[in-house]
Amino acid sequence: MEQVPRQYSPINTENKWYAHWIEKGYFKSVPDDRPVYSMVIPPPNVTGVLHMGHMLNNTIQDVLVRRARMLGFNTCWLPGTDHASIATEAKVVGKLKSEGIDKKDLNRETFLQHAWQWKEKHGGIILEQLKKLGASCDWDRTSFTMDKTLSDSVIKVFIDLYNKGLIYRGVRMVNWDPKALTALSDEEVVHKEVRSKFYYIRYQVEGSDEYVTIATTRPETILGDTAVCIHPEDKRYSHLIGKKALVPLINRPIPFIVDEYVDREFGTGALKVTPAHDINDYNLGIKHNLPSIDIFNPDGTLNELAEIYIGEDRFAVREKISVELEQNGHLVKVEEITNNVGYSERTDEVIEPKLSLQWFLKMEELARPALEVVMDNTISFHPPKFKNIYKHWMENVRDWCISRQLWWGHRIPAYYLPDGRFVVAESKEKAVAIAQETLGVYVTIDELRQDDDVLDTWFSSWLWPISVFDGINKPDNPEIKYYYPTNDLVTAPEILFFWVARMIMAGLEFRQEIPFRNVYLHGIVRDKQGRKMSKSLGNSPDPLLLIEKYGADGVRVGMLLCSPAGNDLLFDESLCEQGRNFCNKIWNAFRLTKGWTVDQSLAQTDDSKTAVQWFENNLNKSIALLEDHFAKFRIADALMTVYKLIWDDFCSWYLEMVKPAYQHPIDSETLKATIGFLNKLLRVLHPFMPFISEEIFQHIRSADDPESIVIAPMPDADEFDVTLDDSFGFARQVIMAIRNMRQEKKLSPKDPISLFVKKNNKQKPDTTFDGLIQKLCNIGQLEYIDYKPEGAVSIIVRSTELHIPVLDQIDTEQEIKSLEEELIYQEGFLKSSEKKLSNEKFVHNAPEKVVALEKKKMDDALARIGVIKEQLKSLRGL
RNA sequence: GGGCGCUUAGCUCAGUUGGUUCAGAGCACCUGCCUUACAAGCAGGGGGUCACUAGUUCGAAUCUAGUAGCGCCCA
Repeated sequence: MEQVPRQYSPINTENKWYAHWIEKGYFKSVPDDRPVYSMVIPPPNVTGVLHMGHMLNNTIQDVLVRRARMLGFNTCWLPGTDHASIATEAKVVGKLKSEGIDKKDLNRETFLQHAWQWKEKHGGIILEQLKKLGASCDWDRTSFTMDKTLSDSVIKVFIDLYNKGLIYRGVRMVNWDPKALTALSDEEVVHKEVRSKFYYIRYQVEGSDEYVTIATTRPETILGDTAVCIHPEDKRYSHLIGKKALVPLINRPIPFIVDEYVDREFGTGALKVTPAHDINDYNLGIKHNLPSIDIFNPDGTLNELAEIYIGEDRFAVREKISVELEQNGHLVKVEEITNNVGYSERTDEVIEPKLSLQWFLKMEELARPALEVVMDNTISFHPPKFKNIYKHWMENVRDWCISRQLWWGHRIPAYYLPDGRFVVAESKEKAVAIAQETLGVYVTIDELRQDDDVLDTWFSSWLWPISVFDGINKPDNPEIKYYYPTNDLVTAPEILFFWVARMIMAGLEFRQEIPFRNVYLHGIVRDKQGRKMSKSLGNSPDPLLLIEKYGADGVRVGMLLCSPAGNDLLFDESLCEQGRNFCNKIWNAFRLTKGWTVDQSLAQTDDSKTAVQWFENNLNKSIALLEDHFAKFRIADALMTVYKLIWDDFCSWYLEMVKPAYQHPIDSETLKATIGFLNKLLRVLHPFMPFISEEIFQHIRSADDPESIVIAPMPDADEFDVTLDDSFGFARQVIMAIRNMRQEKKLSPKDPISLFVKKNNKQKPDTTFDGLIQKLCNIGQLEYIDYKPEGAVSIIVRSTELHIPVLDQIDTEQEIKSLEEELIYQEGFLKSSEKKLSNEKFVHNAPEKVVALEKKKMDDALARIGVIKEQLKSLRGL
């Protein structure tokens, strides 16, 4: 006993068992005859380090995977990272800068060498961190989106879609990130509400002294104006039709155009039109055949077309131009307004809408079937409320801008001929051949120039569930056939469109099959005050420090306890503390059983036998409940079921029932049953708390058990006896009532008491738990009687009277008062019950079962009222 | 501006097809206990007009409509 410490210490245990599991290869999967359970990790950014969101995401996955493994599935949880074009390139550029190297001075090849070096050195730290959490991934399958097979898949898919006519190149208004110097997809733009200034600027009407005032939040863009637009029915401006306005400062004449697009109420009702720098203006420009004047360089500074402020940053120009406009009498006024501004998801730079030549993927055809499989529940979303959001997006989907002006990533396999035309091919060699075949042009390899851009990272992640099993390059290989479609996907709703929707499209397009059957969407981890955890706020705990402090098991419990599906979770470190305390509780239950000595000659008492039967029964009930929770992806509820099963049912009730008196031995039968229960409990616990369950399992496992709990079968739910359960339910009420009475009467638990039980309503005593009631309440004498004893405290449980003789004066007044209160409640209850039953409509319309129950409720109430009245009578008669 | 969702105990949340004594759980709180497994613990206890209003129904936390507040997605 001395060897087992009073407190569980996770640190050594966790490293020891993780190493053991890896050594034994328990997480490895190879296709075989068993049913399969597969899942792919949402690949974290290769530059990333573990944050609380990953902790939650991977804990949930690990729970599902470990459970599936114990249920006998051939389980494959495939880990990996994605190459994160923008983020990684930014990191590498930053690193080079600190070494005095400018990216501009490097060629593509040299830069990529640096990038790969960086990736080898710093990439994938996060995967190592996941091991601390206990993640049971098949590490031999670790994938990276720029691995050879995955890269080949991306290129192959690009060519395929191009040949199907789904990929095209075109000039469009795109979201330009002037910091990362690349286009972004619509999904990568975050709209934020900000306080802005609304500048009222007057333009002179050409050839007159008249002025027209427009309003804008972006005065610098007037330099790119090519029209002023007014509403056709706006009488204030109708005389201007056919005239021109002069752009202030540069005096460029621009026409007045007329369009119903203008909101007469907003601003001044006259709208400046800058087709190169606003999506709505762009559309107006096309409609009215306006020229586009792009006044910005890619980095957000002004170019020669702006005529003034050339080379200066857009925000600096905004300040300066407002001053200059004022000096020249063009600035009428400035108002404060709140408007929405787009920011780059990655760099947080203000997005510049910009016309540019980019590659696009047509989405309409891909989206239709991908919407269908979700709406008809071929793929289930948990919770289902996300179906609506998904539907809305899919029905309004726009073409996907897939090119990025970066080097780190999959380079677009388009090759330009000297004449400007291009062909799409896997390699330059093939491109030469295709150029000859399809265009009839003879070019040499050296004359071809490959497109400089790379593909959006999501253009590789959307293939992830397929490409990791090499299902694009080798569509019939045994791995893809065995593991695809995967079972469950666990991710955050934030990337429902970025990733989940596109994986569904890719799965249907390239394998004619969904990529997964269930999508479990968990919330965002926030701090206690509901703020998103972020580095800048400094409100995110370091997950590895948390693990050090509370143990991986404790942190896992902490995460899961606050994670009902779909809700954001307000993380509080005290939840990890609760997890750690739970570990300690289990540990001490184990210590207790380990400390028992066996007396082989000792026969099992009837009480112990009852306790064993009851717990067995209760265990079956809980396992069934657990299965139900898992079937509905209610992981937090599942954990709570196990928590209560162990803490309340096993520790507080069962162990107290069978516990021998201090330094007394236990009989072998009861010990065997108890260890058997502990064994089963550890198994149901294992998916949630892998480390402590393994540690204790190793101490108690028998010769028939597997070598590790990781591969031990999950216990099944056996038959459940409702009568026994109900019988305990009554005993439990009795026990709690007596304990309550003891506390109220300030009776020490050490002093034995007597209990006289009077059954009423012609009920027969159920003595199943009597011995245990005596044990748990320290009752010397228990007797059934049919009279009301003198000098006893009385308690009513259901319609049974419990009388306990006490030495103290009984406070008659107090007794009467509480009985009267109880009587009022019961009579009120009876009244409502009677009312229901006398209502013919109720009796006719309600199901028989409900009516019968109501009848029983009424009878019970009547019985109780009778008992209470009897007691009151005798108390008052004293 | 368009769409979706939420509001239940001090906090975080369950509550299935309207029907058990249905108003629940965990934490927090209060009271008493260092009772030889565990004070990271044990035993007991209090606490809610189910946001509001109206309706449907024999019956509403649950269904319908409106109101207020909050959140998310999209533009």
